[in-house]
Amino acid sequence: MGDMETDSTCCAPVVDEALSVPESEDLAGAFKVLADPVRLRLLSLIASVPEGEICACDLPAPLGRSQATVSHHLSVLVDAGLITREQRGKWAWFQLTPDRGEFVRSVLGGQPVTAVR
Amino acid sequence: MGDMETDSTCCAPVVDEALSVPESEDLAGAFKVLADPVRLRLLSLIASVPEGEICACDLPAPLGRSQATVSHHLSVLVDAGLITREQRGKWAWFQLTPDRGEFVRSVLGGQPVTAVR
DNA sequence: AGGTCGTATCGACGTTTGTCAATATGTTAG
DNA sequence: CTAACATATTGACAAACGTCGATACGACCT
Repeated sequence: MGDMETDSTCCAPVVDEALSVPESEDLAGAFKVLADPVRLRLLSLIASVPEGEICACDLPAPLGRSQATVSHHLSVLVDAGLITREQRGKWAWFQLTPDRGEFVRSVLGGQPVTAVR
Repeated sequence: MGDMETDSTCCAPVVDEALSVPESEDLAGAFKVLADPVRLRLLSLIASVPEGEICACDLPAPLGRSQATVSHHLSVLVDAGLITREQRGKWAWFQLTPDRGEFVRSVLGGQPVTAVR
C-alpha cells in the first residue's frame, strides 16, 4: 500500500503534518515515563521474571533505592498504564499490562516498537 | 549467570535479562531527548517540510519560544544525532540525520519504530 | 574599517524531578 | 486487641531542566 499521489520526487522521509501542541505534550509525557533509568530497570525486572509478576518487596534491593522511591516509580508506571498492581494479602504484585507487554519488551530490547501510546 | 534452561512453558512476554545500570542510563538518556514537547514539535517541523531542511530563523515563531531556547533544543537534538546542522552563510540549516529519518518519522507518527538508539 | 543580521553561549531564574526519612494506612499473626 | 510487617503518602531537599535577556561570536554587507 502505497505512495500518495503527489510524489515530491526524491527522498522524503517526511511526516505529513507537524505535531500540534497538545499532541506534542502527550507524546512527550509518554516518553517522560520511559526517561528514567530506575523505571526502565523496574520494567526490565518485571519483564524478565519467568512468573510474569513480581512482589514490590523484592524490588528495593536490586534497584538500590529506598522503599519510598520504588513505590513512587511503580505508581508512575501504573498511572502510565504500563504495569498493573494487584494487592494480594499485604503484598503488592506487579505485572506488565497485557496489552503493553510487547511494547515494553521492544522498548527494553531495542526491538521494533508498535506504538508509544 | 542465569539459570535458564527451565522453559517456563506458557505465556512469557519476557525479556531475556534485566537491564544493567549503564544500559538503563543510556536508554533513559535516549528517551529524555524525546521527552520534551518543544523538541518533538521541532522534529516534526523539520520532518514535515518538503525541502527536507529548515532554517533556524524560521523556528522561534511557530514554536512560540525565544531564539535562545530554540537554539538550545536544536543543540540537544544535534548532540543526540537526530538532526544535523549545516552552516550556510550566516544561516543555520537543519535536517533529519539520514539514518535517523525513519526513526524520527515513526516516533512522531506512532508508527513502527526500529530502534531508539 | 564599521554596522547589521543570524546564531550560539552565558547567567540567572522558576519549575519539575528523583530521592529519602518519617509517617500514615492497611493487613496478617499472636 | 496488639504487635509486626508491607506498602503508600507526606514533606523536605538537592539536582536537573526549560526558559529568557543579555552578550559574544561570525558572516555578510557598504
